[in-house]
Amino acid sequence: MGNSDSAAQVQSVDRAISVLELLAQGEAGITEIAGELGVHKSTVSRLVSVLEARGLVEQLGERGKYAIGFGVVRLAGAATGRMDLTKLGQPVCQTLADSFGETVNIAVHDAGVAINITQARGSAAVSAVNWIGQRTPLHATSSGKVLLAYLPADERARLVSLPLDSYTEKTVVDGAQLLTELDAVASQGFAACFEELELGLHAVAVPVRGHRGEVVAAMSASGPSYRLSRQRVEEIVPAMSTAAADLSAQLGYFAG
Amino acid sequence: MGNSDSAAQVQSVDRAISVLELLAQGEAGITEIAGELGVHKSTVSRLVSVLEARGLVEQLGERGKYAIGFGVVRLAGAATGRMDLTKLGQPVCQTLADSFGETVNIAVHDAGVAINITQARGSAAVSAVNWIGQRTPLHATSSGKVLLAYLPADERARLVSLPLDSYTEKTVVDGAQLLTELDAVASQGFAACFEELELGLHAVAVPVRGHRGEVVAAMSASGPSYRLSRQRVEEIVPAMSTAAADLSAQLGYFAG
DNA sequence: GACACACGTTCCGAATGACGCAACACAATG
DNA sequence: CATTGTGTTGCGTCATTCGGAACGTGTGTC
Repeated sequence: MGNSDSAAQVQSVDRAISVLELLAQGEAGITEIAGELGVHKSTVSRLVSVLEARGLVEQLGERGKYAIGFGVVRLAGAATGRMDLTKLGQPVCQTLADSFGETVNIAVHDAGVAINITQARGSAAVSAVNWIGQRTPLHATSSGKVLLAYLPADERARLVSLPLDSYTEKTVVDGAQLLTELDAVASQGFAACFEELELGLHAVAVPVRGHRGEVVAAMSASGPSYRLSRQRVEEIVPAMSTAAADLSAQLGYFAG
Repeated sequence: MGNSDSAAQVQSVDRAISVLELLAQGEAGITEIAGELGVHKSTVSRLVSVLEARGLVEQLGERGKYAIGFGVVRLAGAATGRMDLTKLGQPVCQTLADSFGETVNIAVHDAGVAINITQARGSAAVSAVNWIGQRTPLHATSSGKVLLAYLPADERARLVSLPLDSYTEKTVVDGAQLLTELDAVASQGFAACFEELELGLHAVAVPVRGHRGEVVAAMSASGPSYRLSRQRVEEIVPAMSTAAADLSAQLGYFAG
């Protein structure tokens, strides 16, 4: 889908987008837009009316001159936020993956699950699974625990009070126990996960902060239990915390 | 227009915008969007198809999951570019206007004319005219001359070669004479205009630079000839140049 | 393997929503 | 005042959009 050169499937939406693109090049009036697009000015008037009602188009000082509105900037925030994190995070993850030999991911919180948005594989990675875009349970992954730990208390309590699925016999599904663990995560600055999601899988994660200091993502390293032992986890945490702090700084976070 | 609570004038466009707003909160699949909007999934599929074909929506790693695309960021650039200059420039203009007692504007170049995007009035301002959004001729205004002076030579020559309108008997309409004056503007760093647009109106402008050092706007002070004499113009240029340099720095320009 | 389920895509006919036309309202100019 | 230019609104028509259903694909279970 999205590869069609043929007529747009919804012509009026296609036209509205053409209006936006025209206005992105500079403000214009209804008659001018109509001339550029080759449609009637009453059609343009209606299209612009909807776009303006929803904030995607606005009039500047001169009446009858329309320009791109702030509503577009708000929509764009979703893409730029993702791009910054993905684009800046990828080399950081790769450096760590090359250093540890394990897989390093960045995950964000969305609607009660963790979503992996970046992945870098180390040379020793035995798993071919691509985690990008995959949703994983917050309570049973190291990334998820980091994301949970730094949520506002009421939101955290709400998510933890939902029924928690068990993936292995080591999965923590007791809410009170999990909350206690999350308090420890918040104070020690990392979360570890030993075979809670999958037998033989160990992982550790640290927080990544946005420019306002809020935790926007978790960066995790994962590998098989025989390689990523509990002791090794403790050993790699400082390097991960440093890398995450670097990434946070790149995202605009100044701890000073 | 744009104040209607009633049914949207173009329902399909309104629906497409609702899709974008939903995706701005986080990625989603077709069935999920359909459920949220209360429309059939084939309708959503078609809307998303158009949005994707035009780059406003894209699929991340997981097939069937849609998110806001980079095309929205491109559209937003038109609004953010305008906002930075306007938002940061407004207090700078107001400070100058309070200091001089005259009206201070910022204008940008668009399609052969100067457009005022910011205005601050001083206490002595006698004119109630709101210049925001107004288009003024490049060759007959101080702002316009600054904008012309710093254009690439071929673009400047092209604009100057067009027929130049005369607004008063002092308006310079001879291309060669204007080019000579523009060379002087570029070397002295400001442009003055004495009754070329309107009898009794004097103005002086200085350049504002964007982060790459290019001149992106002109900041001007204007007032009646009896108050803004030629001598006073020379006196206020240093303060204006300093303020414009401040604004340029805020826009990311480092002269070093 | 078969089957069930879930998802996104595509075809189809019905109808309604979007279209262009024309009139209207408003502003600017001479 | 008349003229010109712009954006808005009402109207009838029909082309576009809609929802239903079938289809293709992927996943999970037995």
